[in-house]
Amino acid sequence: MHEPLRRFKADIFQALAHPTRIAIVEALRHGELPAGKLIDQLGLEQANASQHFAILRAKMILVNRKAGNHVFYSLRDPVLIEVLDILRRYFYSQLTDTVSMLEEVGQGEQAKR
Amino acid sequence: MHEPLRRFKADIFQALAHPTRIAIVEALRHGELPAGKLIDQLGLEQANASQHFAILRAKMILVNRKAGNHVFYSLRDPVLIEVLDILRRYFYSQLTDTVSMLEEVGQGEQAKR
DNA sequence: CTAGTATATTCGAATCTTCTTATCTGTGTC
DNA sequence: GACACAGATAAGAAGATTCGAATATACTAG
Repeated sequence: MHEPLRRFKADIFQALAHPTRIAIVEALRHGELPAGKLIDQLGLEQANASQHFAILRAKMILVNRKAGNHVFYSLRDPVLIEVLDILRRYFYSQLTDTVSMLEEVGQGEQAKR
Repeated sequence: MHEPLRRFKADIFQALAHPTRIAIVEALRHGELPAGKLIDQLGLEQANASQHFAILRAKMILVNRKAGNHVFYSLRDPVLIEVLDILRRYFYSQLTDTVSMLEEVGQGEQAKR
């Protein structure tokens, strides 16, 4: 059971391992959007965007609803937003660590004079 | 600011997008371990493992401590375990959805007779 | 049926990842 | 110093990912 679970996690991470796909998921945070709107909003090439959608669909991160000529995308499970939010906090805490480390080094440099 | 943050998230996901690296992170859930122990425990090739360690170090997911002839690895920030736990739940809820969907289809098939 | 709009798919080139094998570096022991 | 051990790195082949350009499909309007 562990092996398939690890594969699953790795696949989800793989699916999210691209800035454009992160942007797509984040844009859907507050609900569904038509493909065209996403493409405009994120400034993507149509074909490229569609490829990224396909990757996210394949991993069942996105679902789509067709209405006439348009395709509306949405997140299948908002839990992934939670993951992105955790990483945002992680990013800033890491930044803070780095900054205070640099400050300490700076102090050291000052002390030398 | 959004662009670098998305890149950061994508990089973290990329670093975790391999079953072996997931296994390494999970093995460190309860504290540091020497490289050799990880390698034995997970049944890895030494060189390959070392490359995976390097990827996780580069993204500052792991930190290492050298003691004589040995290198001890540990997670820099346990928040990533939280992310893995969220995905475990996500996996099971997806499984449950799939199973009940299959059951419904099964019922449909029965009804046809 | 034709034309137009929205989205998806296919193909190929460039780039990145992964694995294996071989080699290197650092540390401890005699 | 010479050797052994733990771990890191380098090189290259095989495979996966990414992108743009072209093409395909599906729906709508007239």
